[in-house]
Amino acid sequence: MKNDFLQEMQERGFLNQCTYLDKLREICNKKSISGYIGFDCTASSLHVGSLLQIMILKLMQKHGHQPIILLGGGTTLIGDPSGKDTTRKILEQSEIKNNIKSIKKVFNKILDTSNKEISPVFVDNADWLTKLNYIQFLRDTGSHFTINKMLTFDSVKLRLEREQSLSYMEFNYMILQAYDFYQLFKNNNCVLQIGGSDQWGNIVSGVDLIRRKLQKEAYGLTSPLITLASGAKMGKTEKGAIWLNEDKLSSYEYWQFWRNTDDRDVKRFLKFFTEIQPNEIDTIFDKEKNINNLKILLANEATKILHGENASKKAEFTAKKTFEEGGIGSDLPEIQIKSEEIEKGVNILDFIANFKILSSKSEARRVIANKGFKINDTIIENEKRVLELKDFRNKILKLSYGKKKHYLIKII
RNA sequence: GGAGGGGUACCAAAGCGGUCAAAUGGGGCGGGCUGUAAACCCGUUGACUUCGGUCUUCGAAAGUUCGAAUCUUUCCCCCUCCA
Repeated sequence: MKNDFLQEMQERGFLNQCTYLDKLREICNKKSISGYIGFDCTASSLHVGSLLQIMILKLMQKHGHQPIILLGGGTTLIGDPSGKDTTRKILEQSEIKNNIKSIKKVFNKILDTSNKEISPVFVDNADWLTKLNYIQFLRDTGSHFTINKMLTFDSVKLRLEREQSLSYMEFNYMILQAYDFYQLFKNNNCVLQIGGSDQWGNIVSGVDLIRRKLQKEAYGLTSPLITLASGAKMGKTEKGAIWLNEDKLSSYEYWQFWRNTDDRDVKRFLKFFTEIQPNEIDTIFDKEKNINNLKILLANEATKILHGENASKKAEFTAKKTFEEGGIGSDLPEIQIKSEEIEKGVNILDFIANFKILSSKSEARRVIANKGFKINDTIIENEKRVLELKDFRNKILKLSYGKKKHYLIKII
């Protein structure tokens, strides 16, 4: 039963552009296909900016297709100029290797790994790209590309128009990505490449290359670039990206991210980032008039997909305790401190800086002056405030920074 | 290779010998309002401080000067035009 994968793509708003949509639909409905998405390995974790792509892979599985995850160990050595104003920093090979290892974890959490037919396949393009022979490659592959055409791609055009330099190295990126697709088509029988809308040019180049070299048809598809209602790009609030790896962002904080979604984004995000059926989402929207309940639903469902049902429940419970009852939830970030320390008396500025709640004492001073810190819901008026034993109840103290960030300070 | 323009804090952009830790805008952060939303309003936005100050920052290095983001020299990088 290969029910309509592309149909649901469309209903969820995942579909931006597609080559030969009808033909692809026909194939998808006839048999199980393999499709790939490439991910960049510049950091040790992906962030929510990549989540939409992962959800697409998950959707493929739902409809019986097999996702291939290309971790761009090779292309990360070069750096994709698409959507970038400036050349990004170039990483060392060892660093990239570590990143790949770390990033993989998230896919194994989100995607279905139990069913052999559709369980995700990981590939690393360093395996073939780093072995290429330059002259051979120019003859076999480079000859299929014209500079004339390459100059018309947005990734290149924009850089040139903005008078920002584009190195020859980066200029080659699209050729390498096209070559990746060709490799996967040939060796993994992968007929589809998916990517963000900024990848369109690179994807089409791959489709072209496959046609030229093999006289076979491959397909490309892009998802829309998600911008928030506020106009910002998804995935990075200025202070810290929303990481998917739990060691970089706890499940509770992840839940909070979704809970704080802009009203105007809630419906789209339910379709993007939860597994609730699209028509059901419409129904829920008609019924539930309290937008905050919908945000909770979004947070629960999204957190469940990444961190599991338990983590999601725990986060919801903590949020309820903390925000609705003004109490303390167990899932709040916890900071442990020795009782000897407290007996000596710990200056609040030192504490804030030492435990990295803020990056410097000056900043802590400023926030305290602006009434931004509270101990057990009482504003800290003086920066000379000292943490003492009597501040703790049952060895626990609640330190609040702003209205939303709360920490449990625990005596051990 | 030749001629010209430029590199300032998270970003954009002023400053062009002292009054400059550096105008202004955006962004960030905190507060108020509210719904853990948006909009709006207020404050804040290098570090350390015994709150008197002290230290480090305007591409890099060296120099002139009582004193430099501002002047000089060398170097690095970017852009435009010409070849």
